[in-house]
Amino acid sequence: MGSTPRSGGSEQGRRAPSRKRADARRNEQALLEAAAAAFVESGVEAPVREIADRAGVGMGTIYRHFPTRADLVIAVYQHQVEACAHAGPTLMATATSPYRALTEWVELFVDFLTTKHGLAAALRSDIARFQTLHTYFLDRLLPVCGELLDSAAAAGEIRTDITALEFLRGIGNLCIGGDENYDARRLVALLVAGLHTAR
Amino acid sequence: MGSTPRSGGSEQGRRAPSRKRADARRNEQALLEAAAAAFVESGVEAPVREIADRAGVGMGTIYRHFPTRADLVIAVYQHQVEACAHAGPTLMATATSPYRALTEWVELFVDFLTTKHGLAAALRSDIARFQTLHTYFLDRLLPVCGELLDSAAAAGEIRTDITALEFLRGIGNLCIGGDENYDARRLVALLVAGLHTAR
Amino acid sequence: MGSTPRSGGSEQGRRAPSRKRADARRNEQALLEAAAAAFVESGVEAPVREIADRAGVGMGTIYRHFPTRADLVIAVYQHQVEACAHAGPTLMATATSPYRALTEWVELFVDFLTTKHGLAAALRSDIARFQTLHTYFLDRLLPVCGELLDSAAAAGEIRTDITALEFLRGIGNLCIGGDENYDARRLVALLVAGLHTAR
Amino acid sequence: MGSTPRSGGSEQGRRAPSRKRADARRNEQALLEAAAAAFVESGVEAPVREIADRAGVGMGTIYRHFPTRADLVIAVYQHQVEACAHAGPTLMATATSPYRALTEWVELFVDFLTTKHGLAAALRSDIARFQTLHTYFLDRLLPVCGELLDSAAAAGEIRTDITALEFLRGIGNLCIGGDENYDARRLVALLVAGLHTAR
DNA sequence: CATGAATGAGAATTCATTCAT
DNA sequence: GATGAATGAATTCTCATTCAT
Repeated sequence: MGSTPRSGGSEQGRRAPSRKRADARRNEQALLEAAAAAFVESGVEAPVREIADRAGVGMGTIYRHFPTRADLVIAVYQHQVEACAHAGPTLMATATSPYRALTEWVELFVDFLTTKHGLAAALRSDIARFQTLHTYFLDRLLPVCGELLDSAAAAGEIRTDITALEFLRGIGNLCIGGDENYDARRLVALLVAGLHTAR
Repeated sequence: MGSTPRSGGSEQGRRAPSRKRADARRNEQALLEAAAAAFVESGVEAPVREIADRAGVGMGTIYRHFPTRADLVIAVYQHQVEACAHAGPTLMATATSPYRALTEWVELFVDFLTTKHGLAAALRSDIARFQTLHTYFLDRLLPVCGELLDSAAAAGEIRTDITALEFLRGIGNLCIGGDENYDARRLVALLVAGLHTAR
Repeated sequence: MGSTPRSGGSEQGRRAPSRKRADARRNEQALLEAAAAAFVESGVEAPVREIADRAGVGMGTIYRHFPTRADLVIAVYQHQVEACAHAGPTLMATATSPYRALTEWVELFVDFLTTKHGLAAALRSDIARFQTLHTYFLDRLLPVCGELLDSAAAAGEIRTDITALEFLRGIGNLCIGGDENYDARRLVALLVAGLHTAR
Repeated sequence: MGSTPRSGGSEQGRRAPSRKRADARRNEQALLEAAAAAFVESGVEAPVREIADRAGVGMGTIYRHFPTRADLVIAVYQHQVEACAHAGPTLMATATSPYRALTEWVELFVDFLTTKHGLAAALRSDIARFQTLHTYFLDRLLPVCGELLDSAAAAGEIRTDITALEFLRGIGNLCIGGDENYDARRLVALLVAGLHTAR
């Protein structure tokens, strides 16, 4: 979270090519956070003005940085997807078993989705509008999830009749909604348990 | 239920109490079909005009038959929910085991949801507008599902740490979306498998 | 009220030119009463369906009897205006003074208006739609009111600088609205008092 | 009031805090004038689009400036109500008698109402929607009118059996409508004359 | 570059009026 | 003649998007 993989904090130090660039980046960051919050509360179709107000900028600024809504949505989730993607290899290296690594990664993913679940709505949107988001999402997470599944499968710990894509989408769907009567974690745990091979 | 005012199916035989009713009934049927289709494509918030156009009627006709959107949504799903509710006891009586009955009922339910999955969207809508639908839905299916779960639990075939409500909602969520890369049946099967007690 | 000046109840007895005529007249009467009531509650623009429902007839029946709304409005008030018109000469003949006759007639008129005050709204409506009503209204009441004013003026009891038309409209306006904080009678009384010549 | 955020009238002199405000203010003014005109012709329920068209702006602009219809109605009449309220004390100080002050204030009030008489319609509207308007109106004028009446009453010049509220409403009603055959001024004068105690 | 005022298309809802039965 | 189902125009309100400042 907040990990910007490529630059290590030297931004303040350099003579920006243009002073404006720093402001713009600050605005962009504020917008991403505002949009993330708005998406949680109102879904990915949250009114532009609401996002602008949360970010403390004008609506025009949103359009400058993110010409289409898809651009904004992608930017918002890219960040979190990135964090999730990075967690995969780490868990595979540290967990006591492939299945355990899978379980823990899924928990991370669910934690992410349940707090930012506008994502689920965005992902299942069949509109071309969100195709880019969908694509990016899968580009980053599918390989990670695939490796976790493959490892566990190779260890004979899980069934092999499900694809990583289907698995991810199932988890995503289970994370939609949620209140005192619905705990996505519990249901996803059931799903993962169902994957476990009987001994 | 509610639309056959006075008699039990002998309508074709008698001199219709009012000829007009025939037209109205035809329209109502057309509306239900149009709405079902619209819900699948656009969700339960599909524009009134779209539904009216699909049904080939004016918008006012929708309001005459279904004063609120909840009325329409309920009417659309009522038949299928009813069928599902009736299937529970039947399966419990005929299946080879409680767990098997549960499995088969869930399959029926999933078949229903995957074709009319706008339902899922409606059910997770937190808007007061759909409270009635939600209530009806639970009134009919929760007891049935609860009994199936109880029977299987009593037979020691499934875990007992999940409520019927949560289970139903989980299934509902898994049924959202679906294409060549996503088979809700497979995922729900996984969920049910996860419920199965290890031997 | 209810006075049908020209026929004295012999309707039941005669072989109606057509049986339907009796039904139709009954419907018309029901409609007039229903409309009067509806106008009181919702004004002269009360929904057609409301009036039809109150009268226990279909909407089409209204249109048959009163092709335009103006026709209905006129018919409704004609009745009461008639009663008011008749009261003028009577009061002039029986009251103890012309001014007293005027006062009492105004009280009758106000009683009428305050209960059926949709009339005021109709009368001040500048639309051509209600021109006919306006005309009829004045045709019947203006002469009566004029005579009452003339008599009182001739007796030197009132000022002469106001026309009957203006006076009537003033009364009509004062009768618009009315609740615990507004008693049209009291205000009209003030108006009439203002008309009284100081001795 | 409320639209001059920070300073007391020195705006012309300073570098405008925001140039945009000028346009907005111009639009607001245009809207007030358009609404006033529309109210006179069609009453305070004049269609939003009509007002927008008259003002030469989009409908959204109305909602930006005046979120509810009550806001618009109040804004339209506020200025005139304010002027009327201020006139009360002035007249009491300068008129030759309390009754004379009352008479002159009423004339002012009537002048106002007869030009903007949509107000009367608004005030007698029992809809909750106009509660705010009603409240504002009474907050400003009732005390003024009350003092005028009290002074005249204290001087023994008028009757005491009428409340300021009833009196105001009566005047308001008399100001509804008006053409060559109806002069509200004359009728209100009659009302005020009726209030005068006989000597 | 940023702002936020303005625009106007889109959706819901109500009701007068028509017309098939 | 009577009925009431159906129609669709009228109206309100919301927001994405543009653009003047």
